Amino acid sequence: MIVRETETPVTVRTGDRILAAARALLAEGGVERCSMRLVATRAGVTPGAIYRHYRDKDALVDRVVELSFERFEIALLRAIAAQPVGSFARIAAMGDAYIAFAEEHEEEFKVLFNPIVTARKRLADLPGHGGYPILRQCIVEAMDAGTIRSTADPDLVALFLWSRVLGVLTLLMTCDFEGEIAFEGTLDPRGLFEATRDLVVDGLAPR
Amino acid sequence: MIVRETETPVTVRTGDRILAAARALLAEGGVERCSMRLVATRAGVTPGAIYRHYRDKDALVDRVVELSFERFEIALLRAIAAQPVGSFARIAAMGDAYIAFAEEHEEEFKVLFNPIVTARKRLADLPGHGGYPILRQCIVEAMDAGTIRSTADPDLVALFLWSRVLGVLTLLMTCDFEGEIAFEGTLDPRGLFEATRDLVVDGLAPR
DNA sequence: ACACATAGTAAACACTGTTTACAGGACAGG
DNA sequence: CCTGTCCTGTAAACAGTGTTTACTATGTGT
Repeated sequence: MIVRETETPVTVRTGDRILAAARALLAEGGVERCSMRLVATRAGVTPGAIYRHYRDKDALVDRVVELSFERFEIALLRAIAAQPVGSFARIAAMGDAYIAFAEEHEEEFKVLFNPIVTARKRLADLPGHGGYPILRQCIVEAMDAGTIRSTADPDLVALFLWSRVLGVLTLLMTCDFEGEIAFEGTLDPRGLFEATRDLVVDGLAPR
Repeated sequence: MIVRETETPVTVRTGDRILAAARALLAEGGVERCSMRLVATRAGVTPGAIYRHYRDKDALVDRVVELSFERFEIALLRAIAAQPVGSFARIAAMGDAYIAFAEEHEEEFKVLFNPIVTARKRLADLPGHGGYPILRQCIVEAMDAGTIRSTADPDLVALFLWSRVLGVLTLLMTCDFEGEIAFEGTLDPRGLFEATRDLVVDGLAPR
């Protein structure tokens, strides 16, 4: 059994070129325009060569998504860094960063949280656990500071907030409320997210 | 110009047979197993015949989705009928019905709110406007009854609640929190939805 | 220099949605 | 009756997809 110690640089480059091509094509025209032949052509290679570096298309797309999550975690950390620990602004900043990320990398985001295209992924397998620990910690800090009520389970609050952002994005990506709603202001994810923030803080019940 | 008055019954039947086949295949194996050739075979017809009744695959799937929405509206009306007007239970029942519908018709639901597979659809074009008017009316009634605070825009509350249910479903369909969260009880959409209901009612702020 | 594992290629395979040319039947009018 | 038109369904092809196979260089280790 012979084991090669030195990886030839040209190989590393092609593997990365394929990944870069896939990332670019995905961002440009979505997953439907991201065919193996197009990826191969852009990477300056034939389709078959891709399979020397990735098991199949799913594995390639998964790798692209993984890279997105890494950059997402960085964006998340940047967003909360500017806000004081324990403040609600810190939690709100995470939501804003989430929406900003989804809008900047729209096609990748569509793939990320798509029950058809992507298989159900374990959060623990994602880089940075999908940013969940950061969110959870901010919530615990806010509870300790008395910013939000500490009677609830922090995990429940985290899932509640996460599902809320995801829901706003999914709803507005799939449904057009034109002519259905008389809502002043633009009905984009950020607008709806900010406009409903008070409801989250104060609740639906009359005070 | 000759105009045919009587539609031959066999034609009507094939059109419906195609639709029924598509509906069944979609429910069984999702959109990826719902190929035109399979639909044709199950309907006892050749693939080309489908195009006499539907412009393309999107039109066929859209019709299936439309049928789903019709049954969804019925389920929605049934759910609220048992609850008193103006009560919060009436609003909660809608959320439960939403989740029940998503779980019973999982594959159809995945297609319905999928930004990649389905094109962005105008709510006004859907049968029953996607059930939105019903939700909105329940919220207005609850505001009048003093069940929920009436300082907010009912449309905002409606979108808030809708996005919340959709978010819970999307999040749990795409992410597996196994080993990440120490949450007693099963982490399914219904469980998470009910467990976080108090947060929606009372808000995150300490009382 | 020989052996061998690897990287990439060209071509095929099995599938997809869709279009085309064509055949059979049903109905209207002469 | 026959003729002509319209409609419905068929068979076959077209262009595209992801993937596999057989093969050829290439470069490395012994």
